[in-house]
Amino acid sequence: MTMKKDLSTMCYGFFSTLSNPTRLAIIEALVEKPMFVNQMVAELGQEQSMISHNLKHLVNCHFVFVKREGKQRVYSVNHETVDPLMKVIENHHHRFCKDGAACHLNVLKEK
Amino acid sequence: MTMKKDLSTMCYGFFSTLSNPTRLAIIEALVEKPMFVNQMVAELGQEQSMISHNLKHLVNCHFVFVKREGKQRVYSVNHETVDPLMKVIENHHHRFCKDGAACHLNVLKEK
DNA sequence: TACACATATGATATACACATCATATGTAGT
DNA sequence: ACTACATATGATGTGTATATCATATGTGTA
Repeated sequence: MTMKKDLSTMCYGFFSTLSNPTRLAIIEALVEKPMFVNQMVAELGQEQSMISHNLKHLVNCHFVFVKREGKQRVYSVNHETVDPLMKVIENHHHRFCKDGAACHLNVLKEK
Repeated sequence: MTMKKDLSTMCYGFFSTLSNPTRLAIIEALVEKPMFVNQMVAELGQEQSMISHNLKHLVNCHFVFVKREGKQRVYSVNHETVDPLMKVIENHHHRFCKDGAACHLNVLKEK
């Protein structure tokens, strides 16, 4: 019945968490292999606190998982969600955005 | 090779466009049936200019399509992308967010 | 218990997307 | 041509997520 409103709410959190360059870069890196925070810091060339802050969002939404391992923490991606999600995007881009029309908000401003 | 960076960029536009309550509500409405702008204004109870502005983003990213019909314009959803996308989210929520832990950024602040 | 390392958390200034308001464009009917 | 209707576009102030800086927590080792 009132499930509809919940759907929007649910999706909003989902997409908000993913609409951030740093978090996307983290996911992209983790898709390859699980990593420690320091590895990501090195690989992405970003500040450690920035990585940690964004990891928190990703964990909170279950896009990535954490596991303690001595002093360090291993972060891994939720493949069950992320893999099919990326497939949808790749198909979308391939089918509808071939024209090079970048699907980016700022594109609108430049006109 | 450098495809990786493009992937992030591509995803960022994709998710940014979808991380907005109004746009999600529009998509949700259009999933049911194609609609005119006025219909959406009535159904969503939002200002006409607001609906139009957000429709532009959705069209720009090919999440919805437009077709002229006399004075009016019919907007329809891109089912090829949106349907499987929603399935991914529903599965994600069902599998990982059952605990009621809303996948929303603001949740972090409230703690 | 003291230290070094790995990571998390807190506070804050800023940039940016957003809603709102105002106006423009376009189409059909008279 | 004028009006009414349907929708798009432009400009702007504001709220909010973000990066950054600073500090705290936790873990292993000597």
